[in-house]
Amino acid sequence: MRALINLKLTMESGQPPEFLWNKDGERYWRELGDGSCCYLWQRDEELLYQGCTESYVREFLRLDDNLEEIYAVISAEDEVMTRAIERFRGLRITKNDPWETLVAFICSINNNIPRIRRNVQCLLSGGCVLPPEQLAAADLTRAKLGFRESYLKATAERVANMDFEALGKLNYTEAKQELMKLQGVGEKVADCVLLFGFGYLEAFPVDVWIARAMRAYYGIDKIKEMRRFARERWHPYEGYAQQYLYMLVREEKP
DNA sequence: ATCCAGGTGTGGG
DNA sequence: CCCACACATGGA
Repeated sequence: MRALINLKLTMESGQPPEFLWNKDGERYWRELGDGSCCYLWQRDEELLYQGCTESYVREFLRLDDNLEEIYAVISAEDEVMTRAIERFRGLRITKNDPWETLVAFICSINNNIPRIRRNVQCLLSGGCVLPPEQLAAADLTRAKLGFRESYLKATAERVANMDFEALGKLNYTEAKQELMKLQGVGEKVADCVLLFGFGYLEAFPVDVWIARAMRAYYGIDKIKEMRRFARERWHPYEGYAQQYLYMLVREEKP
């Protein structure tokens, strides 16, 4: 399959695949719910896959997003975003399972990427995150989640008793409000779940790196104003802008 | 030893 | 609304 994408950038950019997928040489892989294995790799502009359908790949990597159009919108009158796009051309936002995304980003709280991955890997069974009911009942000591364990337990309990997937039918603001009722879900985690789990491209997660970027590149230092600025400048693709900004600021460390 | 990591909950001005 | 602080864990 042919598409504008840089698979390595996409799979290793702090998105859920970084915590949920494995790498074997050039090939990325993970187990699916039915116990089968999905492989993804790229060679000479060609995107290759095995063990899963093309439509699965298209949805997971959001290949139907028109990157050129998105680039045009978010780089307009914006030198910083223009530079980020030149540097990270082909980086895409991924569409992951909402529950797995929620678990991963609760684990991400005040944590670093290598350890988030280790934490999440301890919560897997058959390659997938334990479903809410099982996670709520499981002994998580071995995962060494620290203070996040109680958040995860409470949230698993709550999600087990609600229609979690139905949040994806609400509009962005309503869905975010509902998510933030869960333990361990503040604005940042909610936005990550909405962006990477439910596919709301208007979500703009502000973590320490994005805050640093907004200060250094745009002279903004209040979090609330960062979100307002992002919406004004990059709507409806705040999520893409955020991912390119995140990669840029981590590389440049301004 | 001290600081930091894709923050949140809580308490106080 | 804003800010300070605690919160486990482990690597630098």
